[in-house]
Amino acid sequence: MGLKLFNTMGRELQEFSPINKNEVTIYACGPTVYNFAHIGNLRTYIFEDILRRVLTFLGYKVKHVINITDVGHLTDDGDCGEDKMEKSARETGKTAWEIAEYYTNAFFKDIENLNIIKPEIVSKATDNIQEMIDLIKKLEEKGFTYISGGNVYFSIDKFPDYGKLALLDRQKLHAGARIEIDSNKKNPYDFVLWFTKSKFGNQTMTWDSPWGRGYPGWHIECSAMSMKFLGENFDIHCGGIDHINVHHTNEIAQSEAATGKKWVNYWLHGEFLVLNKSKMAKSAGNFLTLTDLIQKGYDPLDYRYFCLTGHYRSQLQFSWESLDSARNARLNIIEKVKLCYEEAGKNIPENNLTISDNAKQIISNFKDALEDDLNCPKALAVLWTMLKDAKISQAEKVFLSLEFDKIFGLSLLKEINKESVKYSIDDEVSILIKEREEARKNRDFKLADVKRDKLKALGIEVKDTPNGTTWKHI
RNA sequence: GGCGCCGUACCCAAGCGGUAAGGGAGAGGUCUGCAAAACCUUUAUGCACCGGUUCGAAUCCGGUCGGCGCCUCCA
Repeated sequence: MGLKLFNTMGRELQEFSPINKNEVTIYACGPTVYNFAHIGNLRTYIFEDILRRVLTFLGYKVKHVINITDVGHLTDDGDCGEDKMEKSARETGKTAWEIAEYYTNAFFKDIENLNIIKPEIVSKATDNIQEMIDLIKKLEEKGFTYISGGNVYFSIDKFPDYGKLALLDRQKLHAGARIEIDSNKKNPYDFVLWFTKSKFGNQTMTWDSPWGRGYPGWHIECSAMSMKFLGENFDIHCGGIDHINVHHTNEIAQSEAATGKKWVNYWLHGEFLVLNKSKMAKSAGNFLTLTDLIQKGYDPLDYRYFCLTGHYRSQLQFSWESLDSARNARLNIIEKVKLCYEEAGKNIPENNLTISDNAKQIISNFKDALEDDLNCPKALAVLWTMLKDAKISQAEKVFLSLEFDKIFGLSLLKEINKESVKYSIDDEVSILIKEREEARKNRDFKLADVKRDKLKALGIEVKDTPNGTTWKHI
């Protein structure tokens, strides 16, 4: 049936058709590395990971670019704030460069923990300053800019289509309803391309430019970097839903003003993770990081599974109860698949040519779900139904699960191959287990239960399965 | 003030005009010394509420109530 994606530009489900038949180009807005990513941020990266996995599953080659914002992103509204990096540096006594490096590494660690495939290109804003300057020069030559109060501004009134993505009707916007209006601006919605003046002094990350020593505005970096790596017209641009109104709207204005042509074909936006009835936000202080989850004993993949249970365009309610249910579900899948794997003698089909028609039909259902605007909850339902389907052999169940895991990214193959740890003779635990087995053999169940309780006190849970006694840490 | 989205069982959540997917939690059963696992059964005549359109509505239209987001920090 073909992949259908909801394009924010036009607000409709559209048949996906890439510019180049064989390679899909994606640009996704990356983190601003002044703090840890919170799990709401991470939800968006998981959604983008699913997107690229689905494209790969459907046979496309993917070129996925993500930026690291390490300069130019201000703390406050209206281009009057302080650079987030500089603020964090000032508060911690470190340099902005140290802050950037620290949180960039933390971000990579999160990505790895969540089994997110690392984009083909990860590029720092500070490595692309010249490209940004060149782009601003181009805009200047074409008459889209003006200089005021030391800063270079983009004049949105020169760009007739401004606000098309966000459906902004500028007449009805309340400029300054919430923020301080920058009096240097001709139009309150103009935005800064290059700063040389900030009311916060001591900016340490600065570069020479035709307009004086300074630093780039936030929006220009995404335009410059995406075009550098993907060309002046590419397939998909992703980001959080909160970027529609300002960031992406401004990116479009800059990019299309500079090239005079259409820039991005499909705009995909991930919805928010909601905590305590409001969106998770660093500025509001109500946020959790992956590390918080790990410290509470969750596996990062529990969170990944949790994200899969909701559609990327719907708000998802976070609660510990929901996360528990995701964890249990994930562990159940592993258990089920592992059991099938063992019963099938670890022999699974090599490819989908050798599987039954029933299994082929299930793959088709799975594909249909994902082609329907990346409907992961539906795809998960296909997995669950398949695992309970008596018409599918154990070996095929393993094969299909692993096939589906190419999208879900739950590391199933690794999980089912985890051997139960063999105990050695001199181990306290192993002695107790042996004694318990001995007691059971002698039908002295009272003694057996005493041993079981002792093991439990040591953090070991034993289970008697048809294949013998197994144990695990609890 | 403007714009957008949402309200489905105890919890999470699909569904987008044809008679309520899936998971978690709970309950009952088979099996097992007991647990556990596995398997089976079970939990919304109902989708915020009120009208309307239709042979047929959770799905479309209008209204009401409640919630969320955006309107230059935000994924």
